[in-house]
Amino acid sequence: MRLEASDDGLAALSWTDLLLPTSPVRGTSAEIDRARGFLRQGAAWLRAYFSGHLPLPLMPPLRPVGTAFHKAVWRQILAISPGTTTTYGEIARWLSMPGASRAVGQAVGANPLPVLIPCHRVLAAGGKLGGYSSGLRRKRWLLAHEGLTWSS
DNA sequence: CCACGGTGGTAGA
DNA sequence: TCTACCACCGTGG
Repeated sequence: MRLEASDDGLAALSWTDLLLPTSPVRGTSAEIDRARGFLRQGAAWLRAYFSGHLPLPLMPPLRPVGTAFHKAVWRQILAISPGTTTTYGEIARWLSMPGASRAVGQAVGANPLPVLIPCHRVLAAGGKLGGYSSGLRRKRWLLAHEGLTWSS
C-alpha cells in the first residue's frame, strides 16, 4: 500500500495494484519532516492492524480531502465502535438525512483513506455485504480479519 | 439541468 | 431466494 501525507496529516492510502500517479514532494524541510512523521506513524498503525496486535498505536491525524458532506460521512464511519458494523441507511439517519442512503454510498466510496477510515464496516441493509471500491475481496478479507460477519 | 452510484424498500415469482 | 422497478439525493459534468 502507499500512504500520502501533508504536514497536516494523512491524506490518502492506495493499494499497490491500483496505483495512481505519484505527486512530487514539495514544501519546506520542516513541513516535509512533519509529513514524514505522520507517514511513520501511519505505517506503524497499519503494521499493528494487519498483524492483529492490540492495542493499536495512536493514529496520526487524518486529513482526507472532500466536500462537507463527504467529511460528515467519513466522520460517522470513524465513530463506528470497534467490532461492530453499520449500514449506509443508518449513516444517512445519523446525519438526519433518511433518504440519502444512496448519496452516503457515494461518499463512502470516495473515502481516500480505506482501512484507517474503516469503510469496510459499512454494510448494506440486512447485514448484506454491499460494495467496495477497491474490490469486494478486500472488504471480505478486512471484515474477516476483524472477526465480523455479513449475511448472504 | 442531467446521469450516475458501495442504497433501500416493495412486489411478485 | 431472485428479479424488476422506483424513490431517493449529493456529485461532477
